[in-house]
Amino acid sequence: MDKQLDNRLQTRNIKPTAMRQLVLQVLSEQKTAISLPELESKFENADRSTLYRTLKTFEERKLIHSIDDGTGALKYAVCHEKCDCHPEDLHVHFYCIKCKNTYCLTDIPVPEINLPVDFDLESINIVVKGVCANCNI
Amino acid sequence: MDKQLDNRLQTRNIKPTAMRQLVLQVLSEQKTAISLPELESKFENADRSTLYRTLKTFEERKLIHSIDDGTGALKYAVCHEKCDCHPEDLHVHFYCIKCKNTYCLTDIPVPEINLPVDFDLESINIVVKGVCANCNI
DNA sequence: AATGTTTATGCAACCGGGTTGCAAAGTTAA
DNA sequence: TTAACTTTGCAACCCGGTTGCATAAACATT
Repeated sequence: MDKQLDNRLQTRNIKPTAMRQLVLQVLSEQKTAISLPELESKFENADRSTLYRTLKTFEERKLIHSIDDGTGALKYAVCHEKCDCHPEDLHVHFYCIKCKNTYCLTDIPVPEINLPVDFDLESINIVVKGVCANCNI
Repeated sequence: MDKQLDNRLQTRNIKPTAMRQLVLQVLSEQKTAISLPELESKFENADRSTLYRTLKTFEERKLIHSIDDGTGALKYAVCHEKCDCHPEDLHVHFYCIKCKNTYCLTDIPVPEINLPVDFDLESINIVVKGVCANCNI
């Protein structure tokens, strides 16, 4: 039981059940964002709806964020510690058409976008598609 | 049979069948992007797979482009006349969480994004979520 | 016009991600 | 210990997307 991960659950007001600890652990180990079906396959016998609800809870409490990379399955990745998922907190995502991985480009904040008058901004989803450095040999 | 729409099919090398003319007509009438299920409901008795394949063909030939706005259903909108769907041609999209419409903000080009070294860019999907001017009374 | 070839359409069936209702198990508070 | 609430597991479902296959339509060639 990783004390640090447990803390992250606590500070986000999520009761640290065994299941949730495991899920957070798996999520933390990923270098790229992961989908519900992928998460499912990391466990021998975990129930899909439980994992589903766990992800939803995590997302609601802003422990993780979701990325719609256009593959048909939502991807999830852990937020940075102080993230509130406000526009200033958001970053660009990159989907590699070769290895099919979705990266959080945490160093690249979403650019400012000037909406037409009377349009209110709430969030921005940016997915850049192309070939990642690993596949670009 | 609108001569202009017919021309747009021709110049994109799409044989102007009755079905395709109708679909293009409907698409052209929309002020916001439309999904396959929505398109389906605009016809009394059209086959889903035919509409599906029509959209695919249109998209392939760059007569229309698709937007993944995160609602679970791809949305489609007609491209501007000279569009090649290259990054320079792309614009920002806006999804209104109130009226659930997806707008093409054709006046707002996608901003330039500096990827990490060795990352190759192919396309960019930007969806801004918020409240649109119509809903913002 | 008759033939063969290609293309488009319609139908049915399927797939996969997401989602929900409900009952059982577990946790917490009184 | 009991009652109230939360989490989990199971089953079932929904819906958008997709495909195989047979028919129909369009096109080209003789």
